[in-house]
Amino acid sequence: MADEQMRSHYAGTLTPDQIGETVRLAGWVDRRRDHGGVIFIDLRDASGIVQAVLDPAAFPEAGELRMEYCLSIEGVLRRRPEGTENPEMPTGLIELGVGELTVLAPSDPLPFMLNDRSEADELTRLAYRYLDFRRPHMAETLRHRGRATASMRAQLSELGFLEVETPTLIASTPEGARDMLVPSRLRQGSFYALPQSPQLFKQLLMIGGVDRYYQIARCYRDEDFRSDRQLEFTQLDIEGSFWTATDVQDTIESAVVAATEAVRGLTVPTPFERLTYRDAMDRFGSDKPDMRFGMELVDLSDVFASTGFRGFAGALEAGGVVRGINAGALDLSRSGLDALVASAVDLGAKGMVWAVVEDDGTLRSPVAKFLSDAERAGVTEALVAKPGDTLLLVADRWHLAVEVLGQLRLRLGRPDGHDELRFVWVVDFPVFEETDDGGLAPSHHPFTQPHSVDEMRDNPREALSHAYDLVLNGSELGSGSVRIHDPDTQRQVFDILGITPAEAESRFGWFLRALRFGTPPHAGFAVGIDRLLAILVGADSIRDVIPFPKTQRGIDPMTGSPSPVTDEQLRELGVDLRPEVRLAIDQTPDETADPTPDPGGMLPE
RNA sequence: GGGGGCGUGGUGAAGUCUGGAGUUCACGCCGGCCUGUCAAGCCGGAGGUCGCGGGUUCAAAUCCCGUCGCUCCCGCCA
Repeated sequence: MADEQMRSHYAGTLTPDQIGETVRLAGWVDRRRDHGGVIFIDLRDASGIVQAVLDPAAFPEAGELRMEYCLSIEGVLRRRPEGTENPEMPTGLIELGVGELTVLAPSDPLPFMLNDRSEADELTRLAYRYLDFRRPHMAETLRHRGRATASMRAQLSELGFLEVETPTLIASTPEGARDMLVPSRLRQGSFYALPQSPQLFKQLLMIGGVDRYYQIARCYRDEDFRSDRQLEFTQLDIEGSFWTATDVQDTIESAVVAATEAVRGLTVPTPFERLTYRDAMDRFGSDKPDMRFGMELVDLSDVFASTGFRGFAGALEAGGVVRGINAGALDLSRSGLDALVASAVDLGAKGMVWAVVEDDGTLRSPVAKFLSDAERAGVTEALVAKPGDTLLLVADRWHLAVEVLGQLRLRLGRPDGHDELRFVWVVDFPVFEETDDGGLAPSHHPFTQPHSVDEMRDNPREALSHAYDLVLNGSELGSGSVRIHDPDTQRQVFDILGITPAEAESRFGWFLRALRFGTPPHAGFAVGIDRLLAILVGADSIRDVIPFPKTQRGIDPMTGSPSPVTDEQLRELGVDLRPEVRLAIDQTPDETADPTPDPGGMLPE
């Protein structure tokens, strides 16, 4: 067998044109149908499935075949007998009359069924991810991902971008997310960090004259998991010199369009819509607005400018706003409406007012009696309310009011699924955002170019930056910015952030030094490939588009990682475990790498 | 760190609210029959600490407490 050709064709590519040809296939038993005098095997390979027909008189061993046995078969391709064609199958007109059968490898009974009709528990699927990949849906997802990244590479290569690899063992710069750390053996007591992004390295490439860089880069953030967050994730990372924000956005659009074509087979229109951060917050109550539906926030501050209703008057006097949404025909009971108010309070609002438009156009609301005729009419008009509509009003500080309504808007109006794709750029983010203790933190990262250095210095809380996010269907796909290329601006940003020159030197000295050697103006972006793919293929979680993801506690149920290491390994690294940690490990029962019991008891004796 | 959902033969589900014999359905597994099926069919069979521990009760998959695992969300994620 070793020197023979193992296969001549792919099963799924066979057509009636090849009837009469002798073909050799290799693949797996997808289904077996043993009729006693004739045995049908659906043979599956990476391309698809074709039916093979075996005569048990010629192949006594055929009765032993079970699902997922790996086979090589040879035979003559023939038309199926009249009346036995299967129109559901791409190869349903033909079948292979088997003349030679070799079992390349038998298979144990399966821990779960590999069809797409029912889905096994995700933990089991992850413990046997290689079997999961044999399911048509997962196989298709892997192909989608491969095609998407290939198309993005092709597009950027076409545009003259150079793929450059940046290191994954770098210095820890404790900013933002928690770093994943790797102890150094050669320099005991020191640690590498895994990159949260290639940010500073790609900027160094610009300083180095690379001009146009991209990389499909693995990034690491040691924070808690979500359905759209893993410890390690993949970004399409780009950077260009002598670039404006628009140049970056055009390039990212072309790459994202290429990926969408590769996966969905459709071309989304460009340029993508653009919203300023301020407009996004004002109209949708979110910096990642879902543009697939309306229910926009409406400013009602003018309507209530001289209101006698204390709840609103107080908020307005304190410099706040009144905002509302028309949630449409919710048809909620009194307790359902009260539950909405409770969820608004959970989101941080001091309260919320609901009003239902009656058939005669009047408002039914707990506060209706406090409102003037003009106010009631003004609300109805501003929210374009018609009978049956439920209106929700929040009066509070601007940020809180719009965010609370933005959350309720999503809860009440967000479509299921992702058939429609609505990309939007959110631009002109503030340079800084307020922290809980009233200080300032970078809104994106501290290397983002402000619109105006003077404005930033004079009014840091209001100053805008050349930072922008790409949003798809309400999910943040990535962010980017024009970078600071001049050391003085960089110094002033650090100054406003309260980072002393000494601190800046110790954390980023190597980078600040580089900025002093004729740094070109440059800009860039990073797209989260996992999130993009999840939406494009309609997955609920990025785990479905990551080949080998981890569970919410950071475990790989197949390999058992992370796992304790030997004392010898720790000694070499100069690392010791804290006594209580060592005690906890010693008391933990030895978990095997495979948490799923072998399907024993069903195996033949 | 906080809140919610789930955990039942190898797999998927029902049973849990309203306690009464490990009951049911489908797939898979084992044995048998069967020459045109394609989720093949028919007959027979095996397979269980109802995640784990404790409590209430004459009696617990079911109610209560705790715990572990998976998951969703908040915090966190420059």
